[in-house]
Amino acid sequence: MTSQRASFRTIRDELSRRIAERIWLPGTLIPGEEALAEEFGAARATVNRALQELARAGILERKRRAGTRVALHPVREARFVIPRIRQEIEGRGSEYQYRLLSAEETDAPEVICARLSLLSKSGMLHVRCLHLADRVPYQYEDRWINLNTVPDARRADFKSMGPNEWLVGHAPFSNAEFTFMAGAASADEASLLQVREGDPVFIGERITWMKGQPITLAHLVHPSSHRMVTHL
Amino acid sequence: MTSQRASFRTIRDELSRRIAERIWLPGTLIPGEEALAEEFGAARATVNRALQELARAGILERKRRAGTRVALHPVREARFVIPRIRQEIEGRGSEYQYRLLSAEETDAPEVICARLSLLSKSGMLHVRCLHLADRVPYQYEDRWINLNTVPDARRADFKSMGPNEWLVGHAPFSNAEFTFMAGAASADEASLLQVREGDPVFIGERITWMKGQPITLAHLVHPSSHRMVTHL
DNA sequence: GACTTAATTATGTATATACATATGTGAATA
DNA sequence: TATTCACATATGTATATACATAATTAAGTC
Repeated sequence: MTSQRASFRTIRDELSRRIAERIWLPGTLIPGEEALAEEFGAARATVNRALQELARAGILERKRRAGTRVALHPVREARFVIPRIRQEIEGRGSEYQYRLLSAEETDAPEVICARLSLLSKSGMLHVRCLHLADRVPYQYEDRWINLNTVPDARRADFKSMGPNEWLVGHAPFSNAEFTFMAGAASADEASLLQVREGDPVFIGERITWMKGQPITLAHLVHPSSHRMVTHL
Repeated sequence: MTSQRASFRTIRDELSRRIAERIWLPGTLIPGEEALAEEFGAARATVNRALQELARAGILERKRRAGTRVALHPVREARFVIPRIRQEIEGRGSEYQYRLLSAEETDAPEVICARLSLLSKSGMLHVRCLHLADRVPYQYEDRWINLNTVPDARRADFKSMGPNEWLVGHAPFSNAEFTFMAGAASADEASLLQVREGDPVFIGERITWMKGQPITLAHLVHPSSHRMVTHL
């Protein structure tokens, strides 16, 4: 009998503890909301909130009429912040520099169209640029922007501001896909990132949509010293 | 005046729409809970729930007395499922195979101790194994397990079951750190993963703790064809 | 027995109300 | 002017109550 003062936090943490310490094993049907409410001396709504949070975190599974049980295969998931390059670099205490390499309206190659499920290959803006931390190459960005969705990008000035920074302010997205992989530096990438051709690089690829319409595809290449870290 | 039936979902989605469509620009102070409650014909508690969800998603910032405003720098974050190798491979429709390479109780090298903030280098179990998808090498795992925290691991049989699978069932963790990076395959890794030495590899590193006590450090190496994908 | 229907039950959501808490604002004070 | 303090106010949380909804169980029907 816990005689804590009622709070969805204390309840959540206590239940969480019972699961972590295997007092309630995976698969166990735990007491109903009413029962827990009585145990903790709280209202059912308060217990409900605690349980919903744990369910959302994936450590409980709830079903009407069937009750709440400890997740058998806790689909643990971790979060990572979607990096915005300037903040990422400045957050590490480095000075951020930016260099535009090229920006031209041109037809997109087949691969890019396929990746974005585009029917027409025209009306695409191809931007290449380099992001540096304390004057050292940090990320090479190769980006395609769909001018049919974001026509304003034609008039954007990418000389002083990176395309991501511009897009954040002008074209919000509703959906995104992130891919991370390892690759070997091409000759171009190698010279820009000051590594040797064939050296391993860390690649992030990002596609964003607004209501089903593809906005942009970004190919982001880091030297292999780069680390993506996240906590749970 | 929206004449929807009250529901925290409809309210949440409508507010979300107003922000996505830039009716409320970043930084805008949006109406208070009372006002929104009246607009939607709902109770304040219902509006509160909608607002809290949006705040949690990072698109609103709320402060007592100061009100709620559209986040200026929406700290968007994406989630990725913490992969469990067997499920990951079987989920792709491939057959999973497992091969234990070595398992021995030995002193941990300096690097490992430092990474885990360990004072004593003794009482560590070093396990090396290979995970395959359809008989093709998929991931090489090099893991250190802290026997001081998980003494049962001494009696675990890693011949038929991977250490991660065993740990999931025997040693829950409260905290974890994930690192992703690119690297070049060492001679060992290359021969095990059937790539050439120096070829790029995708590396995941995972450290887990239970209440501050380090449990395990896993070094997970994939051939460069590997992709880590996540959606938002 | 197979199928349909109704009752039961645990969770899901909405609401009014009350009080807690953080934090701007402005008044009172030094 | 600067500092302190009390007050106002928007959000945060808890509660009782009511009803909705999904899913299981039991009862009824052919």
